[in-house]
Amino acid sequence: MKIVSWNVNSVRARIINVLDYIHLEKPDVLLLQEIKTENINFPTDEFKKLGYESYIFGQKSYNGVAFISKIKIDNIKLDFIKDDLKQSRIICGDITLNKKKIKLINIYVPNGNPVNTDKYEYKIKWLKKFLKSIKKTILIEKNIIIAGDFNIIPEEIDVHDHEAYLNDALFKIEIRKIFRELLNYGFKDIYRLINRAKQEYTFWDYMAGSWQKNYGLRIDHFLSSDNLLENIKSININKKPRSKTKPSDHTPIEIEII
DNA sequence: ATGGCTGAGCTACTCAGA
Repeated sequence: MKIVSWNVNSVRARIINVLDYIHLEKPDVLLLQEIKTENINFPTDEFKKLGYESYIFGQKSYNGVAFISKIKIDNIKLDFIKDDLKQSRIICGDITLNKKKIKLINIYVPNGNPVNTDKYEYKIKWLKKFLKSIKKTILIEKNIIIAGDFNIIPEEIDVHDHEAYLNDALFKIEIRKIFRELLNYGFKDIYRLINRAKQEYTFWDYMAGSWQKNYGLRIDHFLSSDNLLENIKSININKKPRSKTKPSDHTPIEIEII
């Protein structure tokens, strides 16, 4: 089974690229972030035509997350944390694979820039609430996948110029510590587990030819709870959608799970 | 050192992204 996470930067502006991607890669479950639309305007019918059901947590203009899936997703939850700003940033649901229940947690973490503002404080608070809620969840759920746009660069290798990002909300020590704490609860960063020294990115800024120069960041992640690791067959950052016309600034990450 | 792109809402321009 193929599960994919993709920050599409507006599902409506990206609809052609997303449909093309689905035709080509045939994901079983697609986790979308930054859909930038209310539920009512989500292109549910276009995905339905391809055999996908939509599970949407949208809002007007900004943010928004969704699952589109060929298989049934049960127990959809939108209140994994109480968001201080009431932004739509987490959708959870359960899938079943070989009689095993797997909880999927699809997240879009606040960006947090500029630092020394309420935006950064919001990110910190948001992440601390998230960790608290994960800590509760692991007591009752064995198989958990957390995926999405974390807006966190885990290590120096995950950014083209790490010195330039030292005081950035994506790379500050305080933020990276929270990511490590999350891993310490019993999760692995699947990409880094499988690719120990590989330098690849999931995001390239639209500006200043970042894509052409490969000035990127690895900020989209798949975390697996430790006892699910034996089921993870592979992970791939698929750069093709980033090279198309009218691309998202993020590209999909794909896992194969058996 | 920033915001050179991009999108939403809207129709002139601001806000947000990373």
